[in-house]
Amino acid sequence: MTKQRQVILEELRKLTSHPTAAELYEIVREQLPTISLGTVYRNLELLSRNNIIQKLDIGGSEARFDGNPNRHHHVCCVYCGRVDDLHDLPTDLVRNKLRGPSGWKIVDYRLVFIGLCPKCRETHKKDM
Amino acid sequence: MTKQRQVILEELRKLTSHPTAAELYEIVREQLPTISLGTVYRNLELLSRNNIIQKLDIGGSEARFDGNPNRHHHVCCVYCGRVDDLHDLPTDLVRNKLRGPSGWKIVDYRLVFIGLCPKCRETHKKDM
DNA sequence: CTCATTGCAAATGATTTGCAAGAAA
DNA sequence: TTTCTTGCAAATCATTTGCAATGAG
Repeated sequence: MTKQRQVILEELRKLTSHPTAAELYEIVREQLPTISLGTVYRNLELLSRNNIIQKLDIGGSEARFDGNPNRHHHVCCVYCGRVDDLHDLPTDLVRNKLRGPSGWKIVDYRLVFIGLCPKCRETHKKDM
Repeated sequence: MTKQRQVILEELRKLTSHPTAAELYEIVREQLPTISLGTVYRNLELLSRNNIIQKLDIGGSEARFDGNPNRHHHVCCVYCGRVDDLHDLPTDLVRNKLRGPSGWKIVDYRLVFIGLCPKCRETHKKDM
């Protein structure tokens, strides 16, 4: 457990947003100015492989990271790509309907709500 | 409507799978041996921007394309990344629960089932 | 001391773009 | 002819990797 890994994890856990590797790199850099982006990537990869954090593959070309390793769903903004957590959703909403195409063995599902985050809702008011 | 665009669309529509740009390029190349990968990307982008097809951003580093522009959900294989359509799912399963975090305006949701496709289910039998 | 991890830079893989030639309207 | 589209190659963006130096246990 190096200093860099520690700070990366700490900072990620502080955030309710789900930063990209580059975003987290900028944040961590305030405490460790000489850390490299490669190190951030390597640690995020390692931490998610060990289920200490999770890597999200939601909208956009960059992966996002979630300091909360527990199963939950997300909301994603159509305009800015912001990702937030989705709470208060009955967890077994779909679970008892987990029947996929024949031949497949379904083990889970991911639910992503799509919408406008508060900020973009304001900015794009006139478009609606 | 060029020959290339026509063949790309035709071939994509023939497939029940959801190929990546590179996969579709190989298929189209059988009819148009000199087509370039760039052209395939450009046309897939253009077609999806016009809602003639859809671009899927599901698991994996490559985008996948769906010849069916209508709203529906998908199943994705944990092992090989194969993506199939998800039919027979009550469309309003989640719709009437579309309440996101406060401040957000939710307009839709995407549901992705996660599992093992028939092929990988066979291959990875011993792991389970 | 020994092995894991780092910073750096170069490599990779997917996708995009500039441009001159060619096809469509 | 005027505009759109192509093929090609180079550029870009996110992410990964090789390597010698450094840090952790």
